[in-house]
This record gives sequence, structure tokens and C-alpha cells, in this order.
Amino acid sequence: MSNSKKEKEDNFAPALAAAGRALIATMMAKLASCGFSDVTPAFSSLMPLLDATGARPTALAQRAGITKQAISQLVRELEVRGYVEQVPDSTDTRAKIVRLTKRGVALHAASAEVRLELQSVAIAKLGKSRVSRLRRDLLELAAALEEMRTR
Amino acid sequence: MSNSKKEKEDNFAPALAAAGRALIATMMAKLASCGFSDVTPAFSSLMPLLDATGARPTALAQRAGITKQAISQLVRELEVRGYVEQVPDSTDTRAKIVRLTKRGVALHAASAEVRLELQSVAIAKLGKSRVSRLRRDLLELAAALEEMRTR
DNA sequence: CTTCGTTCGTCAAGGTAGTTTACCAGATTG
DNA sequence: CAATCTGGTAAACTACCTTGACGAACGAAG
Repeated sequence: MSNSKKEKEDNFAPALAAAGRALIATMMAKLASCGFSDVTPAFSSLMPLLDATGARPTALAQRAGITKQAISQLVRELEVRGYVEQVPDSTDTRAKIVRLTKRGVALHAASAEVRLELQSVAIAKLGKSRVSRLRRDLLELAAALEEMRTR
Repeated sequence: MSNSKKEKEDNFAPALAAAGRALIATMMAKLASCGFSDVTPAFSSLMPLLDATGARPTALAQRAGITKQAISQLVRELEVRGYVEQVPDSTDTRAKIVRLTKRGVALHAASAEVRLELQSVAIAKLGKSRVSRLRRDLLELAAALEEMRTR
């Protein structure tokens, strides 16, 4: 029967994985070509959470969905590369504030630009309505999977 | 303006990441509940490529899109867990053939079943046509991103 | 003011998943 | 038969995340 074949061909999982890999690789390549060759994939998930005002590591960890130890490491990496600086929080001696440096702001802007560029490429290829439907369907799918997992 | 806000809301990247994470987590959870609690995420990308007939590590590496060294490690892991066995290739003394064991076949079947289950959940949530369109759009998107990256 | 539980961040160690580099052994071809 | 290509392995390293244990500081209760 063509049943087993059809099941496989219709499965969205490999497509999802392929798109994910392509997204990260392209993001990295584009940033590298903008002069930010020392960023790693993890940075791009942290960058959208940062700004020049600053935030606490623990808050970042919660928003990024990882442990504060992981954030600590990541922030250190970003610090030695000169993208962020850590200043003491004047309202709490224990706490730090992680803030983008000038270079960090530049990376932030470049990241945003790359995201827009990727979005434009997607729209050029699929059209605006299909892209926004894609996004909506992905979110619904993620929710359904999560609900299935935790149940 | 609402422009900057709209750009962010429309961006497909976070949705893609969320769906990817949810997919892997749900896959793992389902397999664990089927009695396969010792599988890791990496296995699920390798399982669809394996069968009881067997294949060479190098071929697996190409199909999985990773190096043969990585496959070598992965296969060793699968071997100590009793999912695959390596037998010498009778047509080439250098080569090995990686073959699913009985337990491996069971895991393979369970994986396929889980994939079908996830597919069903997706269809229940989004409908058949939206799921297949989602898959198609993801593949097109991946191709567009790849083309953009390598260009 | 002291004590106590909580929170902030760090250090240390380890696990997972891959990579690069270097290498050996068998196969293939000039 | 010698050169070279191919199959596979070993070791070291990178990246990213985890758990566990901890010291320091905050805040509330006594």
C-alpha cells in the first residue's frame, strides 16, 4: 500500500527540523558577514532579551527558559567579547545588572535587521499571508504538542 | 509607531524555535512512556534512517547531515543500550553494517507510532490541509534560507 | 537587634551533541 | 606493486546546558 509511504511524506517533523537548522545557520552567516563573527547560536536567543537599560541575570534566565547558571556563563561569554557589561544594582547589593555596551547595541541592531531580512526573504518566497499563517500554525502546533506532553 | 511592534509579532523565527523545542520534548516524553527512557534526542534523528537490513555508518552520516565521527559515537551509544548491532560487511572488509536488533526494531516501531501520533494531534488541531501546507511551507522556507545563506 | 528563611549570583562538575585533526587499514586503480 | 581513495576510529576540543553546593545579602518575624 502507499499508506506507509504517504504517512512519512506528510510528516511535518523533518520539515520543522530542516527549517530550524536553516534558520540558525543563515542567521549566523548573516551576522558574520556584518562583522559579528564571534557570536554563537545561543547569543541570538539572548540578544532579543537585552537592551541598554539592563536586566538582572535571573530575570533573563526566566524569560529565556534556562537556569540562572546557564545565563551566568552566557553573559560571561558576551562580556569577554565586549557585547555586555555588568554593573552592580544600586537597589540590591547582591544583584547585578546586565547591560548592552555600545558594541552590544550594534549587534542588537544587526540582529534585528537580519531578522527582518529573513522575514523579507520568507515573504518574497511564500507571500505575506502564507508567512503569517505559517507563524500562527507553528504556535498552535507548539501549544498542542506541549499540551500533549504535559498531559 | 506600531511598526516595530508589528515586525516583532509577525516574525516567524520564535514560533519556529518554539515548535521545534515542543516537538523534541514531546517525542522524548512519549517514547519514555512507551518504556524507552534511555533514548536521547539525537537518537530520534537517527532512528528513521535505520532498519533491520542495515546500513553503513558513512551512509547514515550523509543522510543525517552530520560527520561520520558523530555517527560513530551515536551508534556506539545505541549499541551499548542494545538497540543496534554492528556486523562486518561481507563485500568490504573495512566496512561495518549497522543493523537494528530486536529491541531496536521495537524502538523503531514505537518511534514511528509516536510520529504518527504527533501527526494526528497536529491534524486534530489544525486540520489535514493546514498541516500539509505547513510542511510544504516549512520546506520552501528552509530552501529559501539555505539559498540565502550560501549565496 | 538578632535570627531565619529566601533570593542573587557563582563555582565546580558533568552530560549531551557535535566538531576538527590525525590516523590506520582495506580497497581500487594506474 | 605503489599510490591513492575510502571506511572507520581515537582524541581533543567547542558549545550549551544541567545539577548540586555554596556564600552573601535581603526582608520579615521575634
